Amino acid sequence: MKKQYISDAVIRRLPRYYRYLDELHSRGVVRISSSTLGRRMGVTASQIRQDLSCFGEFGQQGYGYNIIELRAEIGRILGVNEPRRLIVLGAGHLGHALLQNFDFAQGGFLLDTAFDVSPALIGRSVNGVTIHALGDLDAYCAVNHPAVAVLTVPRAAAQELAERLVALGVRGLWNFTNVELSVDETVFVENVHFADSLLTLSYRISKKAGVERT
Amino acid sequence: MKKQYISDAVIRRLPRYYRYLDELHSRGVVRISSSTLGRRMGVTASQIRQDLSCFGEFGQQGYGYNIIELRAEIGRILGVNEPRRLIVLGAGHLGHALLQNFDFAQGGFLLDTAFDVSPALIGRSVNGVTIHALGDLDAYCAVNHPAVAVLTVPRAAAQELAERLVALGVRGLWNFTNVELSVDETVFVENVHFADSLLTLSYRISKKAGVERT
DNA sequence: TAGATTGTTAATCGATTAACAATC
DNA sequence: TAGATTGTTAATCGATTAACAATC
Repeated sequence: MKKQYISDAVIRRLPRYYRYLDELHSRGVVRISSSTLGRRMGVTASQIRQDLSCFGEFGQQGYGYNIIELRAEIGRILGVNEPRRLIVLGAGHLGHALLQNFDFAQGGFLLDTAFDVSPALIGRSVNGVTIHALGDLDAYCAVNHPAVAVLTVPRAAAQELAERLVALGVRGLWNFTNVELSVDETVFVENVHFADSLLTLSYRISKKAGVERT
Repeated sequence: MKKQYISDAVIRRLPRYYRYLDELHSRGVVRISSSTLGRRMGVTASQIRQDLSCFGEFGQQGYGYNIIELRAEIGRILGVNEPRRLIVLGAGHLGHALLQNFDFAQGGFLLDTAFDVSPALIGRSVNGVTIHALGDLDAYCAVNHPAVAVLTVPRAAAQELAERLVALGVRGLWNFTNVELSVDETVFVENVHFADSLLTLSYRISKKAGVERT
């Protein structure tokens, strides 16, 4: 255990380790060394040991890591054991798809309420989640104090709604709108920019003059 | 213009510049200096100039950059001017949401066909895109040679379908399944791992002992 | 015990930032 | 012209990799 400051690069690798350990576990693997794990995941053993060392000592010399234990530790680091409430803003196509497909509970998030402005959606229930009128947002937050809000609203509504949510005490925004949100810096914004993602793919497949490196 | 090899970090910033320049343009701004752009976007002027210098010289000393021109250049670098065909695999909730909401044409992608296995969906049309039976995939590819395939299928189907698409000549996979695909290294995979993204947010908002740095 | 593998320190590599001559 | 700002080289910073003593 050594660092105070954990870099973004390290944090973004943790969920991948977490996912991969889960897969190994479900295949019945009990223990693994950093070198074997690294070979399978396409990273160096050094990087895995270095990453983990930011948070503690989870292995054993001569043995490696117990998969169940390590996975649990990473889960704990990521905070999946701390129940936090989450709300979804915007139950259109994308919001609806998330409500249907995405397992929020697996990340430790409690979700029972979404919000929308459309009268056609208000009052309906999707996968156990009730859609409320956006006007009920303040009252809901006053009682339930959601930690995270998912933004799947039209871009025009995003910034204003983000500010409102921050004022209501939300600590993180999972932003699916194609907008650069500017909010108080104590609030964390995680962007899922589909367009940016697809454009990087566009760049890679486009036939440039001097392409190198696969 | 200097480099041969363009780092991933640079490539991932390009769409953001592209997007921001678009916004400035729509606000009527005609020119901008790297220092002003950097201040607004929260990056250094050096980084912007360094990034752009990988691809050419787009500015003018004493003036800065013409926004329309620079945006067009970045678009060209990203390949948005090269029409490429794209197909969507899986027209469930998420696939459907993308078909409805996402503007594939803006990235230069031609989309007219999606594929699914569900008889309830086959034959239907969503936002001008016709849903075909997965059995028609080979015939379609033989004729239309899609460059990119969007994977919005259940995780169990992902790997096998990816391999099939690669064999059919697809050059890039936009992967929304929560699976680490292993395909031929000449094919580019761009992952959109919702779960990983939410877990990083989970980490940041969780109350750790010694939190620092905002 | 001997072999294996960790956690950590040191070395290397790459990416970001700073500085500045060139020039519009 | 004088002021501003680029493109690029050099300096710095941070992240990744290598090495190895500690030890299970």
